[in-house]
Formats: sequence, structure tokens, C-alpha cells
Amino acid sequence: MKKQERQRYIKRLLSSNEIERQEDFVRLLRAEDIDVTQATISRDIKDMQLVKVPSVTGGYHYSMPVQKKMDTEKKLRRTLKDAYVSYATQDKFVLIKVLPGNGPALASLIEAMHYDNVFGTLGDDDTVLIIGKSLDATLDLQQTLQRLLSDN
Amino acid sequence: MKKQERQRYIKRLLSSNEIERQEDFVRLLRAEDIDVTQATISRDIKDMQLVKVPSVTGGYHYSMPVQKKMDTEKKLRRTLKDAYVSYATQDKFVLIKVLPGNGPALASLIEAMHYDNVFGTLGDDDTVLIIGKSLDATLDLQQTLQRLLSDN
DNA sequence: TGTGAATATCAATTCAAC
DNA sequence: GTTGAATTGATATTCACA
Repeated sequence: MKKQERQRYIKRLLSSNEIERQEDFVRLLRAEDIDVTQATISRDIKDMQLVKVPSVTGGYHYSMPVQKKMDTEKKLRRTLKDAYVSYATQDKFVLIKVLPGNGPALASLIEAMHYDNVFGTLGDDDTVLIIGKSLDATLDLQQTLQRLLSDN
Repeated sequence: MKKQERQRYIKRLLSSNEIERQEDFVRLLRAEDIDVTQATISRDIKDMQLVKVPSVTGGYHYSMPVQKKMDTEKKLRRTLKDAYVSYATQDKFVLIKVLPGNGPALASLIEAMHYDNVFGTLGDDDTVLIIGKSLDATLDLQQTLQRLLSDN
């Protein structure tokens, strides 16, 4: 089916770009040779329950559904608490050591959060490397992770 | 200041009504003798970072910001875990017994979540009474609370 | 059922006024 | 800094069709 595939692309686009308008999706999907119109994107957004969030910086951007975000964060917090060993930072990198076998799961949860200050994530057996979009972004991210670790 | 007061009303309206369009806010605020236009509501929504959520039932409704919802849920979960004693259900009611002093806090957290299946909440020193909008709603709510209690 | 083109509806912004 | 009226801009829906 075509719709499914397109919606997977849309999900991926959510992480990497600040998407302000539905037309942005149209443009970005066309760059991937997926031809759609705004009407279809509107329907996809309804399907996927994406929301248009007023961002602190003044604009708007599309984001994952609230409930899914909360669920993902719960899993992330639990995984962090269960598997966390230590972490270190350097430049735009955060390196998290975890119990063997937990790297990939943790990395994919962090990706699923679509943190907008994360450039990319990489998990091997017992290590997760997170690359921030900037030094500030990396600091923010670090604080987010610490907050998750210390519960609240 | 006028803006602040209006935004307080808007926040309250979020809980009690399924608000689908900005004009709905205008209408409901006018019923409370607060005269505004759609333009102002649009700006308030940006200010408060409210989002228009595609609901499962096919429509759309405005909802609180994701982050705040997550924060509130965390507090609610913690309070529940800390203070929970027992609970009972009858008809559309859920009655939660908590440690003395925790009733009001728990009640206000549940209200802050703006669960759409909750009709109203009432907390005294060691008891919280939640009134569901229907029998089904009350069952759903019960499950939500159990889920929160058992962590996840 | 899923889609695009056209359209209707809804939301954000501009601009003037306060 | 805040607002309403008018406007522009964006999104949801309708309608025809694959």
C-alpha cells in the first residue's frame, strides 16, 4: 500500500525537520519522489493524530501525537533507569554506557522521542552515542536525560 | 490585566468542553461576558501553546500543551503512588482513599489532566471523589488510574 | 478505499487604533 | 503591549474519479 509507506516517511520527517506547514511535507516528500498534495497530507495528519504545536521560538511545527509521546517517554525513562551505567559528554556528543544488550533499545527510544535538539543517535550493544545539533542543544539534551534518570 | 484573566477562562474551558474551533472559544467566552474575537483567541492559543488534536472519534479539539500534560501526569503518578490507600467504584463514581492531607492535591492534579471522560472531581482531606461522564467513561478512567499506579 | 483539484472553512497575521 | 476588523494564509472537506 502507498499510504502506509508515505506515512512512514512523514514520521521520519518529523524528527529531522522543523515542519511548519503541510506544504512543507509536500515539498520534502517530493524530494523523495513521493508525489502528494496538501489534501492528502491533511488526511494523513488526521490519521496519525499529529498536532501543530506553537513553538516557544514563535513559530509552529508539527509533532507526534501527545499520547504516543507520553508512552515513549515512559518507556525511555524505564529503560534508562534499568540499564543506565554512566555517561560522558564532549563537544556535541553524549555517550551513554548501558548494561549489555540495551544500547539499541535505548537509542531507538531516544530517536522515537524526536527531540528537536538531537541530530542523530547510534546504539551498539552497551553504548549509545547521541549527537546534538549544537553545543547548547547538547546541554539541553543532557539535562533532559538527567531529569528522566532522577525520575520526577 | 485582561489578557491573563481571559487565558484563565480559556484554560478552564479546555476541561469542560470539547472545543473544535477557535470560534467556539469566542462563543463560550461571550457567554461569560468576555468579549473577544477569533484573532485574539488565535494569539492566546499561540501564547499558551495549545494544540488542535485530531481526536479518535473523527473530529478535532483543542488541548493543553504536550509538555505540561507530561509534567502533570508525572506529578499525578507520583502523588498516587505516594498517597494511595484504596479505591472503590459505584455507578459513575470512583472513590479514592489517600493518606490524610493528600486529597486536595490529588483532586486538583486529576482536574489539571483535563481527562475528557471526567465530569468532575472533589477532594477532601483523605478522599477523592471522581464523577465520570458515563459508565463507560468511568471504567476507562479506572483503567487509566490503575495504569498510573502500576507505573509503566 | 485513496487521491487530486477545487473549494469551504478555519486560523494567523497585518494594520490601525488604543 | 493589546486588541478588532479585515485580510491573507493554511488546512479540512467536498466532489469526481481511479
